[in-house]
Amino acid sequence: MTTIKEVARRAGVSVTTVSRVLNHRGYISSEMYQKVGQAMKELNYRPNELARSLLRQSSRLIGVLVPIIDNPFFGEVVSQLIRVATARGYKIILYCSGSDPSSSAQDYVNMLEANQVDGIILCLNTREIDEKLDRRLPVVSFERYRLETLPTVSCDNRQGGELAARELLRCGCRHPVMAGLWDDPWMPAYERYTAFCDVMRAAGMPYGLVEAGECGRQADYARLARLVFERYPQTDGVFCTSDHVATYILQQAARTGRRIPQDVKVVGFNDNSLASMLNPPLTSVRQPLEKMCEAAVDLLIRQIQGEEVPQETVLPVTLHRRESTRIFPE
Amino acid sequence: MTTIKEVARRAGVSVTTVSRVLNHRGYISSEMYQKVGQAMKELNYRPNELARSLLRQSSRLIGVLVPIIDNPFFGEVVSQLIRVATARGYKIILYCSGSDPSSSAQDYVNMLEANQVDGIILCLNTREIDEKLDRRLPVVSFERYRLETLPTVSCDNRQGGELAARELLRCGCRHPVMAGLWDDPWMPAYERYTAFCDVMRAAGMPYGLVEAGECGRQADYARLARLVFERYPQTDGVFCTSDHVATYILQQAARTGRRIPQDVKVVGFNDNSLASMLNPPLTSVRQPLEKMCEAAVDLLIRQIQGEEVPQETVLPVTLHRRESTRIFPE
DNA sequence: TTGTAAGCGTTATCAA
DNA sequence: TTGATAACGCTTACAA
Repeated sequence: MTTIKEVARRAGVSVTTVSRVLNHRGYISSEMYQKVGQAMKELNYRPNELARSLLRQSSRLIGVLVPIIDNPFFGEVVSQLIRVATARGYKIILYCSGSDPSSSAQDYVNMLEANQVDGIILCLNTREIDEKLDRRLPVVSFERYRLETLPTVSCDNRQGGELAARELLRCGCRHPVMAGLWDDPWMPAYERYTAFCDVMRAAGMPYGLVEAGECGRQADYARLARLVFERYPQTDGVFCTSDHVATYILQQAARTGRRIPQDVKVVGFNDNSLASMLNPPLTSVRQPLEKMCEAAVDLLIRQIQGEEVPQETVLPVTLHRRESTRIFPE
Repeated sequence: MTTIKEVARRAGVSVTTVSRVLNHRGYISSEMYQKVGQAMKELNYRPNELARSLLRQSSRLIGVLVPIIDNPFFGEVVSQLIRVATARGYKIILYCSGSDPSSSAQDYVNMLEANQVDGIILCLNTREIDEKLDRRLPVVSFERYRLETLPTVSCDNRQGGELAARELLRCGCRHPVMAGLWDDPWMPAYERYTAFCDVMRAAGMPYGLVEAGECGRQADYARLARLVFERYPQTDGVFCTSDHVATYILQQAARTGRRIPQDVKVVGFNDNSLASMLNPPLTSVRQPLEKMCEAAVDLLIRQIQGEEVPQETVLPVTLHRRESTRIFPE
């Protein structure tokens, strides 16, 4: 690695001058500028960010903690976070708790702090981590709920639940069922659930519920899907807490000879790349992931710069209609 | 942030002693060990990895370059790379070229080198980057082909193409078609393509080909899928270069009233989480991603440690049969 | 067995 | 307008 010293020697100047050229700071004659620039180019010099970070007491590094990543939802989240962070001059160091079951939440925080991250974006469902956090470090909680102590970015899950419920009503469903995982009130899905129930109740429409928690701790969605149609054989509309859950519902419907959308309408949640790939393409509530990630990074950077930031940032969702809720003229 | 000095002051010893305790190096009395350990705990001390890296001239950081990540394939690749790297004491810094179209391949390499990564894992399809690499930095190329200069890890794409072709023959297909993207001989899909053709030719079976390159540079898979059934209306078996392409084939089949697997068999490639989620579940050639990622990290670390490593590492694939190639008794 | 001091590659302060 | 020098937090010869 070429260092600033070698550049200085080559250009016949002091390291200070090189540093000035590098950072466009202070007074510099254009002659120096030339000479130093030349030397930097010849040696293919790139300043050592480690050394800079050490001095600056800031690494421009954001730690991102996700449970898994080989999943369209978190995949897109990470993708967007990288995009926004990069654009703002920050790098992302990524940890994936699911990749490494031996480590505790505490271990991750330790690793991130040891690596001098300037802040952390938490996409983790665990609450255990919250107490462990060294609160001198800025943190943003992403699409998790009501962490009294942490600034949170989420989509409007209540609105999403309402949109989904109304979509099933609009399709004329008489036996709507909600299926998925919402056993923890701290999960965003919990709001989708309460909103769904509220809309159905207000409409005087009886509804069914199948919660994945009933299917063993390791949410067994295949079992969940079977349960939906066993328990509610006459159901004609299913709202799934995620597009992922919807894939199982679509498969189980096919297996039990139900046609979608003729016999059963299905609405998902997330509207990531998966939704339009399914067969039939899935109507889904779209989370504004780009905007959510922009907000998360922005909130974090503002904290890093010492600003106060709002406790809750909630962004609106929209319904994207596809084949799975097409109404058939009868 | 607590520094080593504060720990030293608190314990009433020199920083050297603290450093020794920290690294379990050199001679140390158990009394010191006690005292220092105590102080570290009280101050919740964690050594600054930035400073360590600077001194050690090695950051224990691996740069990973992927085109996109919100996609089951690269999502799983990144997930596995993180798992393996973490287990071996390395961190991952992730760049995603698709997140940031304004940057060139050169920019990424610059950023990674500036951040003092110890090595780079390239999952990028671009070849342009190869010449730009500072070849003092260890690099591994992941599932890309024949980079004469770079150690490469890939799955046995030729074997995969053969397995897929034979599966269609086994199902009794008389009008097999291969569909997808393989216009660049440097892409792994190109080997799948030549292998497919070889098997079909050897079996004396005429076959069709639809290449996504024909559908505009921005591979329009929806258009590709339409083309498959327009050009080969009587096709009864399609091999797709990826599971992603297969999703479009499945949708288009449904739209044109073809039943799968009764009328048309479909075989994909990758066998990531998507394959089993589709409707119907997709028969696919499974890439051993865990093993490939282990090999990639291992090869990189061995290079970092100054070892010579083999030029090519090729891992075997397997066929996973699912509903999309079920044979119906007729 | 412990401590002093130099140095990793930068930037900031101050003097020239 | 430029250059010495100290400092960031850590490890490691070398000295004590």
